[in-house]
Amino acid sequence: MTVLWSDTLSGMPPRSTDPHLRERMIITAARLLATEGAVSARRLARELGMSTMVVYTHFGAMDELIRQVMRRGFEDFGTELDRGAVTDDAVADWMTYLWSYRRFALREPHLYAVMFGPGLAEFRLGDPVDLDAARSTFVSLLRRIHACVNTGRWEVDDVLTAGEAVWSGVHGHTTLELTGFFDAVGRDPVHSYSEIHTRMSIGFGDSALTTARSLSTARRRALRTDRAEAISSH
Amino acid sequence: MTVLWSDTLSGMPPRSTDPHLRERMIITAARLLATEGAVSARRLARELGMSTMVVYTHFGAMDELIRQVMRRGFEDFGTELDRGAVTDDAVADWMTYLWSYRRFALREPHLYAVMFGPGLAEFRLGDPVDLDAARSTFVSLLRRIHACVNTGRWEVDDVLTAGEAVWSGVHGHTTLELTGFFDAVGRDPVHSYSEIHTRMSIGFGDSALTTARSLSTARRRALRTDRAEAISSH
DNA sequence: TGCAATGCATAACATAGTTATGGATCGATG
DNA sequence: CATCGATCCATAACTATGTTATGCATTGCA
Repeated sequence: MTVLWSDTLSGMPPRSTDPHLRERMIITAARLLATEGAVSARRLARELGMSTMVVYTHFGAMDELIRQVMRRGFEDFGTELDRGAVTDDAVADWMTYLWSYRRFALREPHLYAVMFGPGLAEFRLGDPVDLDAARSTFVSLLRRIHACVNTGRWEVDDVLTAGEAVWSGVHGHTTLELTGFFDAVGRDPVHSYSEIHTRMSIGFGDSALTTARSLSTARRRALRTDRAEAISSH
Repeated sequence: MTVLWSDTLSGMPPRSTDPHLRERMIITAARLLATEGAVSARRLARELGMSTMVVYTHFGAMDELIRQVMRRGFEDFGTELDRGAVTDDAVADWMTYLWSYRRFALREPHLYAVMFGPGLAEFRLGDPVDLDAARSTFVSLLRRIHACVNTGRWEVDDVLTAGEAVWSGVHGHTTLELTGFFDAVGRDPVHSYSEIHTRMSIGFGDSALTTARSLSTARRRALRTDRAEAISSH
């Protein structure tokens, strides 16, 4: 009977316990997720030149590894979302946040799917570090909503509920765009995404005119950031 | 060397080629998806008292079977969505549609995940039957938006874009609710779902007062339907 | 220096989807 | 009515997934 398993290594290479192995595993897993759309224990082990056991000695199971990738994802997501400056036009700042949201999701589609997929609820119930990482991105949204209220453009008594409504809209549009829906039916996702911003802003009390102006401002900012990013990544 | 496979049947039972086998497979798969949250070729075969080969002779692969389940799902979804009557209050009718949307998703969470998950784009690009099944549910939404415009409550020039914006909101909220997010953070999904309706309706041009009245009407209708359904399912 | 703990490779098990093969039945055709 | 081709499906096996049991080698501590 011949052995069929091929996920082993030849001989025993010289071992040199790497203290940064956990770190490397998380980063490598994130890279594989981004470039290949999936991470398996064997694929990761092959990439690291090790056996699949490293996953279980360091993380217990694949779930935990993915959760670590999620945590990094939320950290990056947070910095991306907070990059937008605070200006006089609070509604434009809010919209800039939403365009940054979309930019991150389109740049890291598989990471976004992991972050906001079925594992989200479980993730948030985990250790406080994870909960804070995820919640900070939401708090960042609430801050921008609050600014819109403070400057008198919006009239919202329950900012938290408003944030959930906004998040639902952008998250829904993002997932639809990531599944390729708009491509499939030949529709423009930028147009419908703008529509969400516009109707919500008016629904929160802003005038149609000023909302349109803020949309133009935010769109201009987003395009500038998109271009800068396209250049920086060659 | 002992045989390890256990997904076979004992002996050869009397065969009697069932002309409705395809139908039974689709229905059984839908049931397993609803009750167990997943369908595997082996699980389905065991349920049918057959081997896994039936999947491949009748559908070629599991993907195609799931696609058939999706098609049925869209048909049921369509009838559920169209159940709401057309009344004088077009905005309330539109909201009733949205509450029906949520009701279906909560009743059939796994089916909803399959219908609007990663397979959606591929599904819609398939045969025209599938495309129509899925699109009819969206057209049903557009009709209700159009009614709101016709009665003068809303001012929307591009109904299609408005429909995409609304759909993004309800889809996003639905997926967040299905992942258990609102439960995890102790928030009320009905409240935030209502917020989406309210802000969107006002954003489309309706007054805050009439929108609030329509929301009450739609909510009352939805609760009545929920109760009726709870009774009918014992 | 000895020893316990840790880390990792080997091998194997379970569960996925899928396929190659062959036998049994069904239907059409001479 | 007989035969033959097509169809349907059971058996068995292959690949890929996550995961676990086992043992060895190294490491860190006493």
